[in-house]
Amino acid sequence: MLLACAPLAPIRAPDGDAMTQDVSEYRAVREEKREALKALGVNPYEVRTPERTTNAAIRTEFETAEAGATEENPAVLKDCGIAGRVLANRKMGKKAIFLDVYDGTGKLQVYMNAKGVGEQGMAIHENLDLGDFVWVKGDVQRTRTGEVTLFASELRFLTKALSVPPLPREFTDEDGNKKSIDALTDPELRHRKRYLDLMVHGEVRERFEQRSKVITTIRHYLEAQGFLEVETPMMHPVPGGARARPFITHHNALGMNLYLRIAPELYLKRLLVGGFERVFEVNRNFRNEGIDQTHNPEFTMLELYEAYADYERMMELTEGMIVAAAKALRGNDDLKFNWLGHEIDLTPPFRRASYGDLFAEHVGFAMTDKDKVAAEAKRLEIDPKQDYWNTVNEILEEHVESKLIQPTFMIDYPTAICPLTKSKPDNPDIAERFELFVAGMEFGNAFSELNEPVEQLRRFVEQVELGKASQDVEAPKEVDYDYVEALEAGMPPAGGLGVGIDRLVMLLTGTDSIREVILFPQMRREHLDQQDAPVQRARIAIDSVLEELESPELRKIEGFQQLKARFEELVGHARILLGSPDQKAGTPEDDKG
RNA sequence: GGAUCGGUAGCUCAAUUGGUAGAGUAGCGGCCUUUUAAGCCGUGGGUUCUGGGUUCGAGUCCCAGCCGAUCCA
Repeated sequence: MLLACAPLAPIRAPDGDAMTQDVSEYRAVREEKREALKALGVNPYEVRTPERTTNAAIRTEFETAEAGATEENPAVLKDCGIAGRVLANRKMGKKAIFLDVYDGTGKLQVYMNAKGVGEQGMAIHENLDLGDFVWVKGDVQRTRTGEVTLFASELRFLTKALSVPPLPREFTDEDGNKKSIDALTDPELRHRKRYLDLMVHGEVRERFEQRSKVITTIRHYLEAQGFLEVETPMMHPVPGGARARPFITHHNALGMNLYLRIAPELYLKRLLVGGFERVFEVNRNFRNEGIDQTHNPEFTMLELYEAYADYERMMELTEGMIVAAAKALRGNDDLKFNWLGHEIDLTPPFRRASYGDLFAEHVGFAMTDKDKVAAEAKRLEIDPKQDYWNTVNEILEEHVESKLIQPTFMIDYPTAICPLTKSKPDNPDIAERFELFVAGMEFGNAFSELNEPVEQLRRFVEQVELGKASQDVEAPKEVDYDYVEALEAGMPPAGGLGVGIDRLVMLLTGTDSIREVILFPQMRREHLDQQDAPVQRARIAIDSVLEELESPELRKIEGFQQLKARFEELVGHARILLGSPDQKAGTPEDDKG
């Protein structure tokens, strides 16, 4: 169960029936203050903010003014206006008040007394809580204790916060030591209520600023080389370009299922056919897989394609981009990063080692040794229906990937597991593909792109057949004929590259969980009625199947009407068992406006 | 998917073999005219994640469920 971090009652659903809890004392106090502000003629949710300067600008300007100041004539900045969130409120006696006001650029202390802000200002302060937003005007000087401070001549209220910000608490332990306790440590709360996490943890804000910097740097790096940024569909009629389970959705007007993309690859390559020679896209892919420290169902991927290039060029580009991002983030040329207990050295060139050599080195026999591969497959309980090269690949994933700590390009894959890759000119069994591994994790994937339509079609069909035989859930179910048709129009020789941005940000920021570099990582929804959760899930499952039955494609299948009738009968029974024979399945949460 | 750990006041955490649920901090009230954790006095605050069970008695033990965290395949 999720405990409300901020001390307010759960937000009431519009229909209001689900929640019966009392509004907490904390919230009630703040609501009273909100009403008191209105009585003073103050709008607790002001529309306009008067003219303001950022706290950082004030600090810089003041320090400049100080450079020319003397003891007799100390520096003063006249009539500065600032706006921000109040995160500290120290009352010294009845009349002297210190506020810490934070804006996006940091903190500025404000000193306030009745002489400065008048009775109205003091009355506003009476109704001020931590977390509220204010606008303050006054002269900036240093206090006796040396802190740059705005001495308020006017206080205006901007926004009331009804919940308490989870600020760190200070206390003194038994030994008299002063300690600070972080009031927001629970990862679940930090991720679900990221706004609070950002509000009170400067280092979290900084990490997401760094993430933005990494992406911006890569974008500029590619643009400088003539790459064009494009956007291709996120909803695909046929999922392709990677080996993964897709999310399925349904388009009502088209009457067809669509798949959230697992990779943009096949669309980006259509652009090469169209004549763009260097394209890239940085955006989300969706894969219907488990969630753990390095996997989120939606993740950000950079994919780029360059005409007349090959995988050698892709390796250089990969190194160049990663180094550029690292330097931009660090602000210097130090390319050593501590991550997951390893010291990673990003100095190029990265190691290049062939798939076959790495297999032999770490597994202990050649990947072509069929007897030993079979024995190892049996030991690892790999699906015996899996074909030979997929089996080899599973063995490699088991033994090799985790050993590749320093950046390593694993190159020259068996052609059989690379349906989109061109073979080496002198060896049809080896494909010009590489994957980049760092700290045992896949960071990138690239090839010399296959552009022969007939061969592409043959491999697509083969993949679908192999998938059917092994019942591999990740195998493609359908051939993308539209893509093959695009290749028939002629695609120039090209190199293509994909880089996982989330993991790159993890490496560069020294973060050990992907959830810490994604603002809103995917989490299980909270259930209002825990006991009812399995029933709710069953209802949702039933409804989603019923919706699929409405698909016109299904209706064309012979015998479908009988199947549907039988299913609806079963649904009727199920609904009675679930205790909701008439109403449409759904959860209380679904009823929110 | 499996294993382990966790969920107690707004927050961070205690609570002996099963025996009146506490502390700090935050909140509220009072005193104090330049602080850097301000200080002092007083005071309210609990469905111990949920539902069952065992027991004279359950935060604690048992069963089931919910939500996480970590590790493993």
